[in-house]
Amino acid sequence: MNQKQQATAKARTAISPTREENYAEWYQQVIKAADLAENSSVRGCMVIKPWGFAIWENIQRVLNSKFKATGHRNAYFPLFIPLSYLQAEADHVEGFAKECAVVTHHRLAPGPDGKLVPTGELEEPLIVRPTSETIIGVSFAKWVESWRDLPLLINQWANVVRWEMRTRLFLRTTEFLWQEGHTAHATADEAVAETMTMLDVYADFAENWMAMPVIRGEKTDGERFPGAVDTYCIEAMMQDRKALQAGTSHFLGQNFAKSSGIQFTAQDGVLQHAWTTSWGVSTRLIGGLIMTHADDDGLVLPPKLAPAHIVILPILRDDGSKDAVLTWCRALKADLEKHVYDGQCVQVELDDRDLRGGDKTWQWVKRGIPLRVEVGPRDMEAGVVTLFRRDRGVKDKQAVARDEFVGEVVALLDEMQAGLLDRARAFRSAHTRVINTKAEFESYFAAPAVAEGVPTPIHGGFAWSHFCGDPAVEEEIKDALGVTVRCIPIDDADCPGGAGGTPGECVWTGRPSPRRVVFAKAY
RNA sequence: CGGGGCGUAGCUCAGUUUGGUAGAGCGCUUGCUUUGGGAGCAAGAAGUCGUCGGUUCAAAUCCGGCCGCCCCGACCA
Repeated sequence: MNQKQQATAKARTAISPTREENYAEWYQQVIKAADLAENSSVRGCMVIKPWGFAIWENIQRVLNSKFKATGHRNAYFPLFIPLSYLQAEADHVEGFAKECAVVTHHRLAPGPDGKLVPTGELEEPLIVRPTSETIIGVSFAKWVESWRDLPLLINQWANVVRWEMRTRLFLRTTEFLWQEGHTAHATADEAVAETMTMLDVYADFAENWMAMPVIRGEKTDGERFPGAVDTYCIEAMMQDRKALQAGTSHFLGQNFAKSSGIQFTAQDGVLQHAWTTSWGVSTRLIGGLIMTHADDDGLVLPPKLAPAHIVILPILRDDGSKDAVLTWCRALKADLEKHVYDGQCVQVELDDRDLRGGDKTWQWVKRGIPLRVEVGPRDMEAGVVTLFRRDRGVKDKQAVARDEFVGEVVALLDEMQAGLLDRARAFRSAHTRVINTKAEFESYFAAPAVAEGVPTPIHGGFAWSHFCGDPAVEEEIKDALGVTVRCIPIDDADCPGGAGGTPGECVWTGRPSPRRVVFAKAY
């Protein structure tokens, strides 16, 4: 390899284009290279491939245990919702009517040209659930009679369909997987407390499992869930500095209880409506995971959610050492798997496929596995493994004594997990600003001018600014800059200087504002 | 639903203007060489050119209908 080739090789990234060159395309390429998912032949719907689905299974496993630990139980409700159910809650209809898949027939029959055509029209159309408040409400109405039946704490893991105009793998697909919690309570206070508890569960999960720092906050009137009294959310910053709503928790007041007839007799004998909540996260989290940690060489997985923590890559040569190396690697795998990490055995892949070493290495790099260890005859003789960490350079290796590696593997995974969160936090603070003037606000968010066809460079970030709360003003800002209020933060620890909670003047209108909110461009 | 574009091998695309019997690169299979690393050489498999119809001796190419997808806008976990 001559010098020129070396220079090229050094500059080469596994993912092309890079984040800097074209962020949106980079995102697609990471998913492809990591073998997470692909577009299906069905418009807007994705196929989640085994590596991607294994991440989802880990998300499910952790969240499910958190839901159980907070007193919730799983149940399952129908995919189809009679049209009249959706209609019961006025705001809810308005919010979802435009994106519903509707089932109008229940049979197929050959048409005049031999092609199958729908027949057997339904008396009442069914919609494919875009969310299940209404259908679950009907069950809740039957289940709840007395104050003794409350609180009713239910979660469902399901798929839902929202007929979106434009879709992107994981971030917005027509069909997606999620969990939706639905609870009913005797008092407003209790329902509000539930709403906040689950918001905290999400925030804890995002930060301590996904290593994705989030801002907990309340949505403005304009961004509230259709039918909710208050919508709370967690908002994360992606590497293009845009915000991703990663989870929501809604206090629904008595709106759905009234439309579904969820009533109970209180201790004082008075019949009243229950107070309900709903909360959910979806496969969108995987999009967030990608855009928080992945780099120009592909996916980077936080160890706690990685389908496998370590891959062992045996260096198999035709000099008679092959069997000995494989045996040594199998023993190493077995010893590593004796350790427990985050409540599970350490997950180890031994990749003995008959592939070129470089191919294998790069496949695992792109898939984001936290640790790679190479074991060749020389390592084996010296009793070491050659260790590579995904949070460091691809070529950045160190020789570690085998037993030392086995003994410290859990600590190493913990260190990487913590390191990813720190890195993401540092990124977010580097692109977060307190902004007090309209001029600065505009220049912060203005997209740099570029030639036609060239992707807009990464710009902007999070702005902590005062806002008067007028939905018309929020709309005006959105039209002018493509920026929205991501949330009204609950705590101000993440506000530069910490002074988010003091009153001031709206950055756009100068009108009085009770506190700062977080503005950003959003997914 | 408005405005643009595209359907040719598993993938990315050339070929269409000027009809003449199907191409490239990557990937895949096999062999040899190489290899503590996404290598080289050689051979091979693989496409009724989206679909239906028309014009023609002859259609991927020209004409018409239909279907599907992508991009830009409004909508969005």
